[in-house]
Amino acid sequence: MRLFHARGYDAVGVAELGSELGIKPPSFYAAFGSKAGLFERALQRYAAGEANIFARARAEGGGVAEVVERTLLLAARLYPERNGVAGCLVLDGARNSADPEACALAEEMRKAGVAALRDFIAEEAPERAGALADFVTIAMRGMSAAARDGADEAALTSFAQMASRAFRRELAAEG
Amino acid sequence: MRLFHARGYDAVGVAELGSELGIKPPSFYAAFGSKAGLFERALQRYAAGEANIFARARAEGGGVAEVVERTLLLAARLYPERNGVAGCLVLDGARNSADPEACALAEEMRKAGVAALRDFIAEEAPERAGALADFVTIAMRGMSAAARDGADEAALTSFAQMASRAFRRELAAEG
DNA sequence: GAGAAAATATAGTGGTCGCTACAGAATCGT
DNA sequence: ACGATTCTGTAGCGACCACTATATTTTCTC
Repeated sequence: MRLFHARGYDAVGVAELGSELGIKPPSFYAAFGSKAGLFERALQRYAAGEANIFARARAEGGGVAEVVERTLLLAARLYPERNGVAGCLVLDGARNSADPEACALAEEMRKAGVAALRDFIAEEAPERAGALADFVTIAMRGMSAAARDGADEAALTSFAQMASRAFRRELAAEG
Repeated sequence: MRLFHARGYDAVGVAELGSELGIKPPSFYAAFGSKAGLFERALQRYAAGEANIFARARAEGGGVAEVVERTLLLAARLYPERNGVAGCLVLDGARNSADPEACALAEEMRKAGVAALRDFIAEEAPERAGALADFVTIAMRGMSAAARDGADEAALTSFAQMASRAFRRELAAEG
């Protein structure tokens, strides 16, 4: 998971994954079936843990504006490079990958994430939930990409604050 | 350039580039020196043409808010997938690439872009030019990534409008 | 038209990719 | 303790990678 997150799906080989896990190729394929199989497990583990920013922000309660603000600020804290890992595995782990299976796995997870966000926003703004959820997810993609390009926490937090204010205003405005 | 843009630096091979250009490997290396050499030329051609959104938006005149709004809206029009090509070559062409030379070339070009934007914004808001330029470039990264994930022009335009409004408000607000 | 020079294609360099056949070692049931 | 079964390590599969040495063709010069 760490290797996929740090360098992207295509750039890390099965041999390296095996040596990281302390196993050799045959055991690797017995355990995961394929490289994409391990990637799927890594994605699931990632989404089930502390990297599921939206779930964490939502758990603290509050209205849509508060949860979205916490989500963006949490991303700003979590995305900057740490130990060679930056950004979001789901958003950028399979970007530019030549493997359609890996791309499909990541896309499926992105779709699930934006759907959950949209449903949550729809509780307060059913008409514009789609556009507002898109706003947040596109902003997150920008933060993930910027973090992978070397942006630090200060820059991402500044962006997250502006985006939060924007979201709050768009939510308050009548469609 | 089209191939790099469509699939990313690593996912396209020299043989394919050669057959696209109608030349064989030796001629390819005689002309460009290396795969990264062609990538550099592609980046330059890309930035010199209609893809340099900021230059186009700036050419039409107006204040900082107007130019930024035009930049974002232009990105929303240009980024959605067309003939297999989506997003921005500079922002995403070398993402997750294992080749440090390609990454360095793209990063250099990104830095030049954000510097130009920052200097332009500084004409009206010298104090906050850095943060405001970061806001725009992170938003652009989000739009490019979203386009590569399949977002259509309507979704990107909606985002661009919200981001433009946000930028206008942040610019008007006193730091 | 003959000879030199440039540009081309053929073929192949070592290396890595995801993945697997096979053999030896460890484990288990009895 | 022994035979069967599961597992793991070694080695290698074909395919592709960026890249290049050699040979051939083409293009000039005269």
